[in-house]
Amino acid sequence: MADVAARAGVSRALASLVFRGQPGPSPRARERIWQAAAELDYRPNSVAQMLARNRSKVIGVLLTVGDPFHAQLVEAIYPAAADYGYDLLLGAHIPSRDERTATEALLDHQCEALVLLGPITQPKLLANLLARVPVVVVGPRPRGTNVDSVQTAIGKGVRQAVDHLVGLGHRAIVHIDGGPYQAAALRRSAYRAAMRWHGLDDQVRIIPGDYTERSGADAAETLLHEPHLPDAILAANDLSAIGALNVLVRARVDVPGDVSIVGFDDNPLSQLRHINLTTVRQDAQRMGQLAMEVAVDRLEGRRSMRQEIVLQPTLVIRATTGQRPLPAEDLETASGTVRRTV
Amino acid sequence: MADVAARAGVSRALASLVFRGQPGPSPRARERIWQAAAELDYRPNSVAQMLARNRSKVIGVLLTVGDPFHAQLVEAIYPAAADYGYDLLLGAHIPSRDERTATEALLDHQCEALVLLGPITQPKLLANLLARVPVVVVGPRPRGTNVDSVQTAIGKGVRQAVDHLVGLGHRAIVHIDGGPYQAAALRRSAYRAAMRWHGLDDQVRIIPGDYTERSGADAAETLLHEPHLPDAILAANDLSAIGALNVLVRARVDVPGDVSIVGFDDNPLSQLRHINLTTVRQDAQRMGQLAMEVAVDRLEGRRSMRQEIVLQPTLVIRATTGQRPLPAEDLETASGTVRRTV
DNA sequence: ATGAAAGCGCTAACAA
DNA sequence: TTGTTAGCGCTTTCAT
Repeated sequence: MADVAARAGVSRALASLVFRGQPGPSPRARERIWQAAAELDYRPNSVAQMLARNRSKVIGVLLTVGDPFHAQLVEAIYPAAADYGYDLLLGAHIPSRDERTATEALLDHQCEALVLLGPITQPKLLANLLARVPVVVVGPRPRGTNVDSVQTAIGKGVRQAVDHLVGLGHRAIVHIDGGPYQAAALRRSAYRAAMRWHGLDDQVRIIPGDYTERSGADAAETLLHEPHLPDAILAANDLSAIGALNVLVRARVDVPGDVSIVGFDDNPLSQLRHINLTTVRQDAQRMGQLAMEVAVDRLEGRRSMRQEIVLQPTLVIRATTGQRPLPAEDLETASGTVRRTV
Repeated sequence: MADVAARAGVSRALASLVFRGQPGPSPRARERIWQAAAELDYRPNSVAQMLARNRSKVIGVLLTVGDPFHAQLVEAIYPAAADYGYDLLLGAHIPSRDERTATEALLDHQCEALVLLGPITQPKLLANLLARVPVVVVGPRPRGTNVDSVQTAIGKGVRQAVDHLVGLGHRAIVHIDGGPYQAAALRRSAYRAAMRWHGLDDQVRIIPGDYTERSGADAAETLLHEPHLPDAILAANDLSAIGALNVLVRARVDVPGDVSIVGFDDNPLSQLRHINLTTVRQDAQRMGQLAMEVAVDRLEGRRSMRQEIVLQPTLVIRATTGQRPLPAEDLETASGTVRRTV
C-alpha cells in the first residue's frame, strides 16, 4: 500500500481510507489512488487488515463434504454471507479429523463465528466453543446446550408423513433409523408418537440405519427376507429411503403398489423422475439464509437472547406413496387405483 | 503472549521461541512458560504469526461440495497436509460464485498454494493464478496451461472398459457423455479411439450428459424409447451410470442380461450390493496424497519442472457387465450363463 | 482534506 | 541462554 500511496503522491492513511470507501478523501485523490493501485496491481493484504482492525469478517462453516443436504445449505449460505459483507471459510468434518481439530482450525483462522452443519456430538466441546464465539447449529439444538439454532420442526414433518400414510390405509409402517444423531433421535421419537396417536403402537418397528443409502438398502434386504413386507416405510432421510427403494424395485416389489416409501429432506435426487420420492421437505435455502442472519445478528450485537428458529416442513407427495393394497378378491379393481403424483 | 511472558518472568522473544519449539530456551524456562500459557489459556494468534513470518502454512482446496469423488479426495488430502505441517482451507465451487471469486477468496486468506479439484475452465484465470502461487490440478491438465497435475490415465481406463465389453461379445456400445469438462472430453475421445481400434467405428454413439445421476437417467430414457437397446453402456462416471442403471432396472430391463453398464470413478455407491457396478477405479486416496506432495514440493522449492503424475486406473468388474445376450434359439442355454461377480 | 505516529500480536536479527 | 529492537502491512486516532 505504501507503494500505491507513493505513486499517487499521498499518504498511506489516505490510501487506506480510499480503499475502505470511507468518506473524507477528495474525488481527485480517490481517482489518483485507484489509478495507482490498478497500475501496481495492488491487492490489500487481508491478514494485515485483520491484525490491525482486530476483525476478520470471516465466518467458519463446518460441514461434511459429500453430504448433499450440506451442499444445498452451503449454496444458500455463501450469498447470504456476501450480503452481510462476510467471507466464508469451510472446514470439513471427516473421520480422520475430530470435531475439536476441525473447529480449532477454523477459529485459528480468525473466524468470528461458527456455523455448524454437521452437529457437534460432544456437548463439552460445544460449550467451550460457545464461550469463545457465536455459534449457530443448523439442525436440532443439542440437549443441554444453549446455542442458537435453525431447524425444521421435525416432529411435525414426521407426523405429516405418518398421517399421510395412515390416510392411505397403511398400518404396518416401519421406520428406518438415522443413527446416533440428535436429529435422528427426534425423528425416531416423533415416529413413535405419531404411531401411538393413530393407535398403532403395536405396529411400531424401527430398523437400524445411519442416514446412508447403504443402510437403507440393508434395511430393505432385511425386510425382503421376512415372510411379509410392511405396508410402508418411513426413512430417516432421503438417502436411506432411496437405498431401500432401489433394493425393493430390484426385488420386483411394486412401489407404491406393494409398499409405500417416504423420505425426509427432499434431496435433489428425490426429484428425479425414476425416483420421484414422497418426502418431507426441509427448506435448505431458507435455513442457510437464517443461519447466516442469526450469526451476523450476534456478531453485530443485535441479539443477546438465544435464538431458536424453527421452520415448518412440507410434505411433498410424489410417486412412492399410494393406497394400501386391497385384499386379494378386489384385485381387479385395484389395478384401476388412482395414484397421486406431484 | 506478552502476558504469558510477563507471568513467566521472561521476555516475549523467549516465549515465542518456546511456542515454536525452537532450540535455545532452557528447560526451566520452557517449563515456566508453558505453565503460564496454560494458566492464561493462551492461544497464539495465527494472523499475527502469518503477518510476521510472511508464511501461512495454509493450502487452499477448491472443491464442489456434494461431489462424492471430491469428498474422497478431501479425506485423503487432510491427513497428507497435516503430515507436511500444513493446514487446509476449503473453498466451494458453486453456481452463484464464479471460479475467480472462489480462488481469490482463498488467496486472500494467504493460502500459499492451491489444489483444484473441480477444474478451472478458464485458462486465463489459471495462468493468472499460476503466476502467483503453486497450483495443482487434480485431474487432466487443462490444455494450453502448464500447471502441475495429478491424474488418472483416463484413456487407458476407458480402453480397458471397452476391451472388457467387447470381450463379452458386445458391439453396440454407447457412451453417456460427461459434458464440457476436460476430463469428459478425454473419456469421449478415448471411447472413440477404443471403438475404432476394435473395428466398431460404425457403432460409435455418444449421448449427451453432464456427470449427474439425472443425466444418466435421461440418457437411459432416451434409449428406452428406441426400438432396440444397445448391447452396453459406457458412462462418463459412476453417477450417470447409476442413473441409467436405475431407470433401466425400473423398466424391467435385465442388467447385465440385456444391457451391460460400466461406470468410471468407483464411487462408494457403486459398491453397494444392489448397484454393484462394474467401473474404472481411480485411486482417490493416492491422488489426494500426491496432490499434496506436489504442492509441498513446490512450496519448499524442491521442484521447478512441471509435475504431471499419472496414475493407472483399475477395471473393477462387478455385476453390471455380462455376456452379450445369445440369439433367441439359444435361450435355454443362455439362462445358464455364468456371470462374473467380484 | 491530509499527514504523522502509534499500535495490532508476533517473528527474527542481533546484541548482551 | 536471554533480552533488545525492528519490522510485517494495515488501521486509526489526532493534529494540521
